[in-house]
Amino acid sequence: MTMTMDEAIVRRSLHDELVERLQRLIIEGELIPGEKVPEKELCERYNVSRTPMREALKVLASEGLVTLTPNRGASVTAVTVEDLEEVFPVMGALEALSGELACEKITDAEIAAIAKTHRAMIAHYKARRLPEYFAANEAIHIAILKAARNDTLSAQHRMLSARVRRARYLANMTRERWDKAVAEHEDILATLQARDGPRLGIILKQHLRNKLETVSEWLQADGRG
Amino acid sequence: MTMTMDEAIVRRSLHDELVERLQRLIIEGELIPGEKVPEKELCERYNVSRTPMREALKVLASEGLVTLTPNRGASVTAVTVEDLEEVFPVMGALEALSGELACEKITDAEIAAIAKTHRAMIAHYKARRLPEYFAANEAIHIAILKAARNDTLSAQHRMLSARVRRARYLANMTRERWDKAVAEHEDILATLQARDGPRLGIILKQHLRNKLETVSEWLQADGRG
DNA sequence: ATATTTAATTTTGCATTCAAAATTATGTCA
DNA sequence: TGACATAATTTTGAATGCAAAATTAAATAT
Repeated sequence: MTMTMDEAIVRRSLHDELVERLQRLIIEGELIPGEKVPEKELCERYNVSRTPMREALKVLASEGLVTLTPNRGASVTAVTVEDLEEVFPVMGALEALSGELACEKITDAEIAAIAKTHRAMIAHYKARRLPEYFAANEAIHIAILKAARNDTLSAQHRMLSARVRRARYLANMTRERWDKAVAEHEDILATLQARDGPRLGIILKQHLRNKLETVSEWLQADGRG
Repeated sequence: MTMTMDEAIVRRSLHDELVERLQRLIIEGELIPGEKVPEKELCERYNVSRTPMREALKVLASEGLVTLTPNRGASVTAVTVEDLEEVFPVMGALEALSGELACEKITDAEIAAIAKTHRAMIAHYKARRLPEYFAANEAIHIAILKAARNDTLSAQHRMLSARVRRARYLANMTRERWDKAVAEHEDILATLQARDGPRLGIILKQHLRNKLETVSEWLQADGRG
């Protein structure tokens, strides 16, 4: 009786699986911004026909990750500085909202979990482990989003986040910026613990604005990765 | 023969055209929330094969307008009070942002155009022409969004808006609520003319909160339309 | 050689087909 | 009659097929 055997079997459609895989390919940079998506190649690689692949591309297009040109197929949307300047204010508004809502609804246990991740992040920062730092960083923002208890908000944020994640990941921070980001995160945690929603909203927005500057500077300098 | 929007499709990519048509069918209530989307029937009606129709449904699903259940096809996502309470805060944040950005960037000509639409709206209000009032109302909000010069913001807003537009349209306001909405719009226009971004943001957010209450009350009373 | 056509090839968009799953209809028996 | 099983039908997901458009290669003329 106490068997965990009766959970619904998770059946995923191919296109759904493909949406996720293609997203990863784009974020991880295997599919290069500006380049066209090699439909046939990907079909062979994942051993699927063109039908689900094309369905997936349509979805990615509606999310802005890919650009469809009539009779010319799909290409990976290139992230320009202008794009970032469009996306970040919107993400900022969403993050601010997530902060406000989270403060209203977050449990002590969730705050404790975030605090733990925060400490891990600080350790990575001190040891200059950038990838691990990034992972912890992202985990914190996702945890706050989750605490806001609003799937619509999470979904919108995830969509925008996907569009800029690669740029954000590639842009390496200067020492000062990194210090500043960490300081802001201390502030975020403290404000979350105080459950000061309005203030958390403002801080998160400012925090994101700083990220934008980092990425923006990098994009203007090195350009594409 | 009644010549409506049922004519065979003329140009551009089929799936793209279909996305738009299906959206309208959902908003206008021909496709009923909770009911499943009659794929075959729609294919015959628009004279297309299932391939582009299914592509369109995938896109609508990613926008939350329809729900895909594995091996069971698509159904129109039903808007519940809980959904509204999720969607409105997000829309509120986006509208607030649109107000802030619009005040920074709007031209005098655009303000004049909005003022004109506003006056027309007031006339419809006084004459109790609800549909015309709604159209003018929506035009104003779209104009503000446009003045914000942020396509990402517009796109996100449009997506969420589509999800609740039908409910918003059907929910008929009480006299008091309508009076209040109009008063708020006077305020919106004045603040826009003064180009007070932060204040406009706050007003727009509050304005939307009132709309939510209207729709929410209606949903709880009459329920589905 | 270098443009400019023209032909061959690939890619794209969509229709069609097919197998598996779900739904409905039919039949069986208590 | 009605609960259950089984067969027929429809619907769904995905592969394949095919014509039009786009791209590349080859051929011709300058």
